[in-house]
Amino acid sequence: MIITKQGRRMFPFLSFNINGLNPTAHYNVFVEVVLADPNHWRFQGGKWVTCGKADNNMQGNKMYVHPESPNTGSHWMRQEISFGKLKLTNNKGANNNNTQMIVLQSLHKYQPRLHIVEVTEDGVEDLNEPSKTQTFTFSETQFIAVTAYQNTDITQLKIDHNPFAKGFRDNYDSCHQIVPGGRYGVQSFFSEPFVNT
Amino acid sequence: MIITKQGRRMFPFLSFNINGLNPTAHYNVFVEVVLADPNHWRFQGGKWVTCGKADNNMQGNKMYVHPESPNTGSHWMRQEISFGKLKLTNNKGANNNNTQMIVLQSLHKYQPRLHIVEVTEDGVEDLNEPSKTQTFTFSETQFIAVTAYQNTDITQLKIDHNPFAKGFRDNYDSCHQIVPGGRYGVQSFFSEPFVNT
DNA sequence: AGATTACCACCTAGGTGCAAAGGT
DNA sequence: ACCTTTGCACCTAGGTGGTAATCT
Repeated sequence: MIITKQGRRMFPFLSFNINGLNPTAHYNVFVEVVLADPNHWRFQGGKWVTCGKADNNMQGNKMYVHPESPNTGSHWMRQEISFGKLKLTNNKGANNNNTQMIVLQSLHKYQPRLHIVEVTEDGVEDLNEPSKTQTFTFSETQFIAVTAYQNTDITQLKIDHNPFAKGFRDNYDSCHQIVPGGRYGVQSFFSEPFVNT
Repeated sequence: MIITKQGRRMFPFLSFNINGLNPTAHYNVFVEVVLADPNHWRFQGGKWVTCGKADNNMQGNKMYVHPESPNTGSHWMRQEISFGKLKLTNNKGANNNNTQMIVLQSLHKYQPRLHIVEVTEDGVEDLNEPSKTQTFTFSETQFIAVTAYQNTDITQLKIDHNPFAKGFRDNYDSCHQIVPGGRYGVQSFFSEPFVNT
């Protein structure tokens, strides 16, 4: 995924189907992005190879709360939950301007995680009930953050499927696929086909 | 103001400065649009004249809750509260599609009102405390709803100040003014100069 | 006849990858 | 050398009033 100073949307974006919640209970739903491994990566000879250790003490926001939070279980289960406006940045000074962006470091591999937290009716987490938090991880959504594309296959994937990149297409192929996964009553989708990194 | 089937934004849009709230209490802030008088209006001989009685039993949503609701007093007082995305429609069947539009009837005169309702922490109104609702009315924000412009002065005002109508301008004049009013610690603004109807 | 609708050219607003320029 | 930033042409998405067709 591309990261920029001003923030860049993830594409394909994360999308989830949720069920098994209490329809009348309230939940916050958010995505967190954590380091997927302890390595620094580089693209060499047409492949991603590890290259030293990751900077693990990077500071910066790693959470993106779904804009419909807080909401009822019924709401979250009604239809697929998409994170199409989630933005990634390498600007540690971001998030001063009210916009909630996830701060990452280039050439590191990341793992998005979905968190579903039951909250009280006022949208506040009950700290006495840690069991009310559920976290879901789908390894097929891992990616390496970059400031410029390295792997031309990834570039072509974006051009082929991101509507905002239509200007770079040779032949437009309207085929859409989804990459399903899931357990615990949650299904994960990328909005478009995606091969990690 | 123009009303359409799909919904049309108000322009100039309503904007308010609020103070005197409890910074830590929670409030819903919303605009309601009510009939300003009991008349049906028509534009004749370059002037608006009354023409029969208003349809007072019109059904349809008249509320637009500010998208940042519910929120704290501190939040509402921090900066001007704008209703730039509020949409007006004549389609009674609207609001089935999740979008919250205000349903009006053409050739009737309307009065927007600002409501500030203190709510419990979970965003629910306390029905045992009716005194926790405050309503503010500013007569300078009255307007007549139309499906096509009648008064060319109004048309020119929109063209001159609405950025989306720039294509119809002869000379662009970047002058901006505000129409202040207010009492009870609330100030009302139109985003642009505006003369009723 | 007068009011409403549908369609249009023309804008604002902002999301793309690219290529050149700038950093380290 | 390699990574990052900037400016750009090209898109999507959607808000304007004008105009002609349509409705009542």
